[in-house]
Formats: sequence, structure tokens, C-alpha cells
Amino acid sequence: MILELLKNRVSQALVAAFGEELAGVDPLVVPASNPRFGDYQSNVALSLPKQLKQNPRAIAQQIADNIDITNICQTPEIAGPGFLNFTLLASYLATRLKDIQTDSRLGVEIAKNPQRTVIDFSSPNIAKEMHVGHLRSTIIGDSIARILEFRGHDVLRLNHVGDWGTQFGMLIAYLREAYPKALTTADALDLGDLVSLYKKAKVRFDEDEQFRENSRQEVVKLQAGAEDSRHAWQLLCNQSRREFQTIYDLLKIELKERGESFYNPLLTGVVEELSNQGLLAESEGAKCVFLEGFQNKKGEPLPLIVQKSDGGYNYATTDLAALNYRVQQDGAQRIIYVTDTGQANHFAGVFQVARRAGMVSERVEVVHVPFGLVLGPDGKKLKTRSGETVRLRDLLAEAVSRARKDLEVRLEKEGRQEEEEFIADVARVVGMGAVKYADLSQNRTSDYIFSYDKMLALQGNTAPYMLYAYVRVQGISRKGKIDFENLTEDEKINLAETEELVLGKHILQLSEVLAEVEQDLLPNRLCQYLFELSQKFNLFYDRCPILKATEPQRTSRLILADLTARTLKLGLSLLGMEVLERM
RNA sequence: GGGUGCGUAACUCAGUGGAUAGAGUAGCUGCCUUCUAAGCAGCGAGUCGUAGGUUCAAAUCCUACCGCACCCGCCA
Repeated sequence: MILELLKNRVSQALVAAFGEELAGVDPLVVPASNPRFGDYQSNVALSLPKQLKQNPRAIAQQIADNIDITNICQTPEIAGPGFLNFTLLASYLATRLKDIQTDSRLGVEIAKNPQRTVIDFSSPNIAKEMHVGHLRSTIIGDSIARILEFRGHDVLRLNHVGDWGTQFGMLIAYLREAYPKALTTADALDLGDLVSLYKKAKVRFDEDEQFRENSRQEVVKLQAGAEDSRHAWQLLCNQSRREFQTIYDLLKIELKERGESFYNPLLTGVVEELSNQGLLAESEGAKCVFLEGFQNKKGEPLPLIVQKSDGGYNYATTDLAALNYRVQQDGAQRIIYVTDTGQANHFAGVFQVARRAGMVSERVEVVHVPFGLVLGPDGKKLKTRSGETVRLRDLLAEAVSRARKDLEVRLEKEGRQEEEEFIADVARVVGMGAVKYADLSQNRTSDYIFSYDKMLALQGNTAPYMLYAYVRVQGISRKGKIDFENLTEDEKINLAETEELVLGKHILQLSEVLAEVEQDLLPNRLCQYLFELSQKFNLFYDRCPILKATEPQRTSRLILADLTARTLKLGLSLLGMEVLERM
């Protein structure tokens, strides 16, 4: 990583110029804020005047005098109040590009300390359909998992499905009175029916005291392991599971189901442990742990309820059990929860209690990765025209169908004839890519406005724009009958034109960006990088003829184009997106 | 009422201590006998919600206030 290299060199120069006491100082090297200032800058001289009793420009000068960057950068420039600017040499860039040409990882290092990482994402509820509310968790969680996996971490992707609790008592109780057959026969109902039944059951639950009592009895029976209840529950779960799987298949997302029910046998132990630790209190009949730093309306400490007054457990208990299991049994060193921001308080509470109870040591990082809502064009929570929650399969199907229409219009306009298979495949890749990219390219934490038109737009920061950049390179390969894999290794890269230089530099920054995303868990940084890469490539493509160039420039440019395409393909794959040869 | 997050160009958004705050869209203007113009270049557009504070340096950190969203003991 070039950034890492420069940091080391600046650190060494600091020691050489000012002595050992500067050894631990952060060299403050960052990519240049503006291309006019070169490629990287160190701001460290600005932070040292007090300590060194010298003015910042003089400090910068001494760093410059002592730094060893021959063959890497031009002589560093001191600018403004004391910025130290570095401009990479074209020859150095060419060497580095040559290095990654034969590297399938494109220069991205494996993490120095691979971590056992659990990512908890997607997590739909059994007996309900996946809807727009699951979109972001699923897409963001998958992307984070892919990035960490690529960096060499040992990732366990867990689908913490809602397959337990009150809702099942309710549902089974309702089915028992209304559709007893559904409890004994597989697939007697389809999931759509199940969802509407769920709603009816909910209405009954809210209205009818006797029904509420029946539901509670069903939960008790289920949790006690009664044969017919278990069987009914299994049928419901299997049916939902298959439905979920069709969506995961479409999105090409893999994850391991380990639902809430998995932790059921561990719940009493959690409460016992909290009691042993002296953390448990009783309030209004419920067992809870009072949180530090959280207060209710009256200024009293807020409780985290772990056992309800009726003796039942709730999601806090399950989450504590899961956390404990993930640390103890899964050996997790980093645990990532991808859920909406609305659950921030809940997780803060759970994490705090887990720490205080000693379930999670300081060595384990537990982090909530929150994301904002998906809004409609009106700026409110996305709904269908009739005001219903948008089903995920409808949303995805709509994206594909719109992508297909766009393509067909273009084929018509350009007088192209294509096979059905080609059309269907392009529509799928573009549609899925558009949905995923639109989501991932936003800063996770804020809400975003969902718009098919924007995400499928052919211009702008969209999936189609980037897919097109990739397609352009493949077009060159076809037209010139070039096999990129067989470009001779002894051909040189020569970054003569500005566009080549700019593109080459950007290609080499992938590993820096991924290292950042690995820390911040913000995939939009990777999106930004890939968008800029596409822009820089398009400019290069516009200004620098490739197939028509004379040697040795021709081969040099072919290598550059190939590296761009491979970087795009790799980067997009880390976002969970596919590429196309033609579109 | 308390908590959390957000408030940046007409619109959608980047930018979590560094130089003159960026991109895309929309609008206007150029560039296709040339590797897919699904592209490229140029132009206009901002009191970074408001007011203080910390710092050599603040959109970024702190405090207060205004506005919006979400959450707030037995749903997850």
C-alpha cells in the first residue's frame, strides 16, 4: 500500500530529523485534498511547532531533507503554512501496476491479523414475507461480509431469523381454529396466505382476551416441546425458509440460518448468570438490569428487561444469549449487527449488560452497524400505492422488468437483435446491480429516497454507468481480438499522458480504500472509489486511443484497460454485483 | 419530556480536524465517417440550519437554540 509506505518514510524522516522522541508521532499522511497538491500530503509539520519550538515550514523542510523517497516521489514540496506534498513518479507507478498485473488480488493485502468475525444480518421473520425493511440489512450485510472475507477474515454470516416467540403462539392458535389442516399438512397454505392469516391473527390477538390466553398457551406448549406444536411450527418455518431462499438465490447471497429458537435452551442460563453477577433487579414483576447512562421520562434509570412478568423471555434475553454463544462457542473476535438505526438503543443496552456481566471481554469488538430507512418519493417510508409494505420480491422483480424495458428500447433504437437469454441476463444483472448499488452508495446511516428511475439511469453514479465502463473494456478485447490474460509480461507500462497517469494512480488505491472500509464498515466509500475509477477510465478512453495506438503505447494502454476492468469486477463483486461482457 | 441521528448547490447526496467545500441529476454550450455518444469537455449555481466556544487550522470537535426523522419497560 503506497499510503502505508509513505507513512513509514515520513515517520523515519521525523526521527532522523528530530530524534527518537518523535518515533510514535502519527505522520498524518493522507491522499492529497486536491490534485494540484500532488498525490499525498503530510500535515504533521503543522502539528509540531509547540513541541519542537520551530515554525511549521521549517519543520516541513527538515522532514523533506531527511526523507528517503528516491524512486518513489518527486522531491517533496512545502506549501502553504507547512504542508508537505508528495507527487508519485510515473516510473514508480508503472512498476507497481506491473506488479499487480499478475496478481489476482490486484495488490490488496491479506489482513495482518485475521479475525473470527460474526455478521448478523438480513434476519427476516418466519411466517412473514421479506419486505423492503429487509433490503438494506441484507445488501449491506452481504457486502461487508464479502469485503471482510476478501481481506482474509474468517467470517460467519448469520441469519438471526425471527422463528420464536409470541407471534407463533398467536399464529398457531389462529390456525388451530381457522385452518387446522395447515398445522398438519405441508404447504396447505402458501406464504401469501400465511401473511394475511398473520394479520387476522394479530387483530384477534389485540381484540380478544380469550384468544390472547390461547396464544400464550400455545407459546408455552411450543417452548415445552409439545409434539403437535413443534410439528406445526416446523411446517411454518420450512415454508417461509423456501420463500426466503428464492430471494437469496436471486440476490446471490449466502448466509447460515440460526434463528432465535436456537438460543431458547440458553435463556434461563442468561438470567441466572445475570443474577449471579448481582446485576438483576425486579421491577413491576419483570426481571431486568438497570442501565447506566440511560434514563426514562422521570430521570430514572432505564431497564433492559430480560424476563417478562409472565415469566417469558424477550429479544433482549435472546440477544444476550446469542452474544454469549458467539463469543464462547463461535470464538468471535468481532461481532457486527446490521440492523436499522431504530435499534440503536436496544443494542447499546444489550452490549452494556453483556460487558458488565463479563460475557464479552474488552478484546472482543461488538458493533452495531445501523442504517437509515428506505423512503418513497414523498420522503416518507416506502409503501405501495395502496399503502401496503412493499414486498421484496416485487421490488426486485420491478427493477429487473424496468431494466429490461430500458434495454429493449435501446435495442430498438440501435437496430440490434439479441437472444432472449442475453436480454434476460442483462436485465437481471442490471436490475439487481442497480438496487444494490443505489443502496450501498449512500452513507448507510442516513435515510434514502428509493427511485427506480435514478438507480437505473444510464448516466451518473449508478450501476449501469459502471457496468458500461467494464463493457467498454471487453469491447476492446473483442474488437482487437485481445486476450488480456496473454498480454506478454515483459511489455512495459508507460504512463505518458495525464489521463493514463491519473487512471494508473487510482487503480493502485484500491487496497487503501478497502482497508478503510474494513474499519469503518461504510461500503459507500468503495462505491465512491469505483465511480471515480469509471470516470477516470472514461476520460482515458475518450482521450487515448488504444487499439489504434502504436507500440509500445498500445500494449501499455491495453494493460491499463485490463487492470481497470479487473478492478471494477473485483470491486463490484465485493458489493455483491455481477458484471457483463456486453450490454 | 428524554435519547439517537440528520440539516451542505434547484434536486439527490459525498465529504467524521487541514489548503479556494465536491460529485451526480436537472439547465445551457460544444464534441460521433473513429475501441458501444449508456461517453467526454465547458458554464452557471453554496451565509455548510442559527449563535457561541475549543484549535495554528472547524462542514467536521464542544455548548445552546431552531427544524426534521426515528426510538423511549415487558414486539423484534
